[in-house]
Amino acid sequence: MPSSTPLPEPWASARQRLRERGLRWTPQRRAVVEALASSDGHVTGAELIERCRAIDPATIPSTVYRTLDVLEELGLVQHGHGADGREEFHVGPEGLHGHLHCATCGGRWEIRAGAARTIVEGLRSSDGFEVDLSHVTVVGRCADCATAAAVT
Amino acid sequence: MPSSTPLPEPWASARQRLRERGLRWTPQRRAVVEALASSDGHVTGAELIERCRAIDPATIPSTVYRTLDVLEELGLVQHGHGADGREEFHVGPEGLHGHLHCATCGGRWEIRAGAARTIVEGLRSSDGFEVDLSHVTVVGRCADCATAAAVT
DNA sequence: ATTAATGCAAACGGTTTGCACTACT
DNA sequence: AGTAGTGCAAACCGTTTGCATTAAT
Repeated sequence: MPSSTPLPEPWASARQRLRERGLRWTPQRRAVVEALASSDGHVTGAELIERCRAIDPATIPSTVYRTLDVLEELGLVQHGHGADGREEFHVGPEGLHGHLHCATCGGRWEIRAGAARTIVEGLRSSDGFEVDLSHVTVVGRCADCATAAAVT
Repeated sequence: MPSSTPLPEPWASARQRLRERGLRWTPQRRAVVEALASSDGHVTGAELIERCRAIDPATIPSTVYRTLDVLEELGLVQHGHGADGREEFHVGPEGLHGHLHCATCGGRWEIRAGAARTIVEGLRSSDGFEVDLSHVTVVGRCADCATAAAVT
């Protein structure tokens, strides 16, 4: 049963990348990779465990975390921290982005390229600080919630 | 023994502010307030417990956290989350600032008003997002570490 | 046959909670 | 006296670790 839905890059090559390093391709790792592939750009560790359990109810947390470590070494994910303080994994090459987190509705969005550039360049020029975008989470109120609050 | 070192505002009025709300001034709360007063603008919960223990070795964590909750209600501190995901408390009126965190040397700085304004206004105009500065922690490399890395 | 990876269970660190007791007012 | 606050201990949650066992190569 060679994959019902072929995974998009970079996940399709995950197996190969692991093998090249003498690492192994296991059903558990496949589950993690599938779960990551179906995520929209960021997941917390706990969320990912959930998703893996949907694929294989017997999923063990430590296996997931260990797999994430490996995938991070391969550059397939990068970890950071969300507004609530939990570990958060950013996926894929486009995973290099910050997040907006609405404290009111809990919604989350990626910081768009334009705004991201403003932040990066602003801090570079004012402090010489080189921002690591994947670790940026900005908390506040989204447009909808801000408007709603203003009306109140 | 009326205070060897009178606390600076807003801490000096903490006792009074508590009383106005029918809350009580206890030795434990005094310790927390003293510890906060001697901090430079931000501390994690765990750090604060440490500092309180320096004042009173018998300090209990839950008391510290409960006191922080109360102080937050009074507006004397606000909590957020640092780069490592731990709770972080920002103190005082000028506590309303974001942080820069250097992943290489571990150094931490406040985001200066100018850069802060850039971030706030950038996200407001691009997404209508109202940033809560006290929750912003930007991770990356400070000027020194960035230069050192470039030389390498 | 090797040895990477898993499952399990226990530990961890920071934070939170329930409850009887203490002490501020 | 009345009730806010404390101390303690146990629980919590996400994450990490040690170790014997399993399974990919």
